[in-house]
Amino acid sequence: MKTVVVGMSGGVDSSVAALLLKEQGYNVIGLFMLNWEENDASGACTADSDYADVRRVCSLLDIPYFSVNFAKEYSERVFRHFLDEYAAGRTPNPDVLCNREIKFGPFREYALSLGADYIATGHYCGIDHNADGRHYLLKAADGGKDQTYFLNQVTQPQLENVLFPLADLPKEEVRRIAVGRGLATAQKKDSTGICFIGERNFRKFLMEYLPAQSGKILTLDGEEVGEHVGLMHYTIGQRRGVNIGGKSGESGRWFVVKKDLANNILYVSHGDESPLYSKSCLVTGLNWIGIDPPKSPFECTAKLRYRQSEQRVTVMPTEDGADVIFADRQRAVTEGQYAVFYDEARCLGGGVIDKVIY
RNA sequence: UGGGGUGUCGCCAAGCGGUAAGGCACGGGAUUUUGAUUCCCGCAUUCGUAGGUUCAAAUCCUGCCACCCCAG
Repeated sequence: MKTVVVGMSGGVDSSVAALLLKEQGYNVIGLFMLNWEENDASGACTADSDYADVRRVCSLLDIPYFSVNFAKEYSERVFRHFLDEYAAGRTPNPDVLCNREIKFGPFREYALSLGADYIATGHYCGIDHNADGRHYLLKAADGGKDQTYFLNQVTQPQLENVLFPLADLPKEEVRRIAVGRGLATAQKKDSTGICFIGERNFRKFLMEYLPAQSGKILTLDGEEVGEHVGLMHYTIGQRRGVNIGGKSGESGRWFVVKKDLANNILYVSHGDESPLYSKSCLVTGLNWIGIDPPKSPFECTAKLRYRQSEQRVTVMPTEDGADVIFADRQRAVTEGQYAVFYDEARCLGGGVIDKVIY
């Protein structure tokens, strides 16, 4: 009997993943991972209730479970970079790094050290361990939940021995299974927010780690229209939170269109969103999944932000990355986010958006 | 100080005698394993202020106050 270690977060998805593997005849072990240590007002660790759910589910499934602490690794390999990016005025995506640096890194190694033949997660995506020796990352059947965007940085060695039990299941089906089997996590609300840090007042959270410097908000014409609370608190394309009211004679909304770190100025546009549209971007830190690094230009589809529909692009490899030319101008492409490439059902990998060309 | 104009929600802004539109902002929610975007809901018993006319006023009249513009 093959042994598989399932990364369990205490949510429905990983619970059902464990359940399915158990039904498929694997020797299943649940592994809960603590990546962020913080106590709430009453002194209780905020991850305790999640681990409690993991225990309930594992008990019901009659499988052993363990807990590991990767808080130190998370802090050094994900969170630090996250803060550096904000300090640089960019908009990082820590969850992409969390997968490469933690879940498919130390976590995977630890799981295998337990004697596992496979490791599995509750990600909505699929994998094809092809006879050609390559591991192809596939989009989830449930397009609305597909999470390959967050896995664009995982490497071939990291994908070895990996199973994604939820590949073909719509979210509703996962819920249905959980309810049908009486899993404690069946009705649990989907988690959102930065994984392992969770939902919280983002501004206050960031301010605990980075100094904020307020400054002027200007229009592209140079008119002063307000004051910002620190450039790190804004992202390109953002509307809410800018705190600027009506403008004489016009009824549009204000959008963040540019950040000038050197002068600590936030630029906004009223009504007109055209300044947000760009024609290409430079991507670095490329990781290719299941294909050799391209040497010549090719066309494919790409997501420039999670939950965006795929867009047609041309990828032109360069010395240290690629120029990605958009077939149609794209709105609010943001430095620090990832450009993730697709070829039909396959996710080809991706890289960090380093510079946007308007 | 003369002459003119304006004062309606934090910001724009309708209304012009019949019992306070709308937009933005803001708050809440839905969606979402990245602060967004998008969507839904909420948001002035009150119209600078004090009186008066009227069945009825933010809308008419009068005093006062504030601000703006032109004169000087």
